[in-house]
Amino acid sequence: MKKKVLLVDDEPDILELIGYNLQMEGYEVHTALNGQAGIDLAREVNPDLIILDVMMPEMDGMEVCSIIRADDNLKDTTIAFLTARNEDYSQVAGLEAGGDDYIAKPVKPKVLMSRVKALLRRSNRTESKPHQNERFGVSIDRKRFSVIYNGQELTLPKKEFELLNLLWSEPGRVFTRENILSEVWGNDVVVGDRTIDVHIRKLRSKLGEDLFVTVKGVGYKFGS
Amino acid sequence: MKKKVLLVDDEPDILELIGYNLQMEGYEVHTALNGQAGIDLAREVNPDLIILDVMMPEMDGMEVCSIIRADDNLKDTTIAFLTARNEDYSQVAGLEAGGDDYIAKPVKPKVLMSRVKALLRRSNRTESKPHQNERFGVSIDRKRFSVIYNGQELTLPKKEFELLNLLWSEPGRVFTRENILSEVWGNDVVVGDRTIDVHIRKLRSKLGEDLFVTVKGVGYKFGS
DNA sequence: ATCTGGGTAAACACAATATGAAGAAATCGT
DNA sequence: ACGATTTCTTCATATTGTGTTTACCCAGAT
Repeated sequence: MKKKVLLVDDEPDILELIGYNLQMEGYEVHTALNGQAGIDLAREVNPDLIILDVMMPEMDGMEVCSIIRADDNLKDTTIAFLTARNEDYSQVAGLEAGGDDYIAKPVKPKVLMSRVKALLRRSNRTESKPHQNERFGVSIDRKRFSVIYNGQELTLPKKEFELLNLLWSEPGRVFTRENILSEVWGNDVVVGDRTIDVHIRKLRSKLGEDLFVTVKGVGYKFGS
Repeated sequence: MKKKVLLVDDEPDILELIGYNLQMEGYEVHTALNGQAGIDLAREVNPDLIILDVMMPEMDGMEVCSIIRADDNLKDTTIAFLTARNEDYSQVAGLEAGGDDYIAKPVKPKVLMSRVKALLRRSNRTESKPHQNERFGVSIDRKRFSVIYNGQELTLPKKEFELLNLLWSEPGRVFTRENILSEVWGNDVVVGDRTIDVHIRKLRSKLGEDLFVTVKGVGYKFGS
């Protein structure tokens, strides 16, 4: 699967330059022009790496970082700061706010790419993270691709994991089949109607029959 | 609350220019550089207005518009198209695809702002009364397909939910049986006279007998 | 008394899921 | 590159909950 990188910078030129380079390297790139949009986008796409400009109007990079770190679903995301050289106070403050790296700009594309690669490699390693976010007896660690159910860690196949992940992300919310298809399978893929049911059944047999509630004519929900 | 505007354009300069002006006017601005990102962002932030560039690589504005119009949660969002002057075919196609306005670029900020204001004023009247307010002890979250009654979240069957949703949307207004049929069942479906009663009965037994008032010879209303 | 419009419980029909099995399609190990 | 294994999808059939109808009730108006 393509690694997802989120770029947040108020300067469109930077977005374009860096974004282009990342795309050339095969990353899936998302961009936002301000902090809030960045956070929203991060929640939406759950990127593997977020590159944050420190200096932005309204909400600066530090603040964005803090919010990301406070979000259960994103707290493990790797964050790199991007800022003008010689603002060395930034370095300290940035790492303190929970950043994983600090990149001075202007930066040569080659250099940036190797930094990005290194960061992603690092995040790829199973960084030990107990990750105590339990909902209805199930906790998920997206980065490790693992599910803990009743203290047992189990590894689900990709589709099952992603389906569980989706439903689990908002317990009690009913996801329509359409929702599920577009989130788990993607908008363009066409699969039969019964496919979702089958995956639900797998999850039910592995995690408990009544954790997944059918809402006829609408979809499924996780929990209560 | 700040009005939310989503800008979708593949040209970062345009995003910046328009975005900046909108922000100065006090709008909450979100931007996306391509159609898919725009749709994702729209689903995330549920904007009041979406400004769509017609010409974009991969997915053009028309297509984005169609997808938005097909999304239950977004279908009522106001959409304005933005495109180069003299592509007059666009105007027709755009409005046909469900656009609410059409803006030729280049456009002077002043002009754009007044258009935006006008559009939002218009949308303000009709709907955009989204989330989470309680009416007579009942609140509805359409996105989650859930109803909260006395603090209890419950999931109703589809038809019951839609019926409640309709009546609840305008408490005190009497909906005729015809109203109800066309909104909940659709104009072409033919059902017997007692069908609506039965669903009202179900709702009454689940949410309280006196929340739904019968108006003999006319229809039903929700609340006082 | 009769008529009109709605209330209600129970029966019914059917589309929507559940489910087992089997056929594709990836993925893995060698 | 190959078969072995796992995962994903489709298919056929059983099952179920929802939506609808039915049948009969009641109340108020005529």
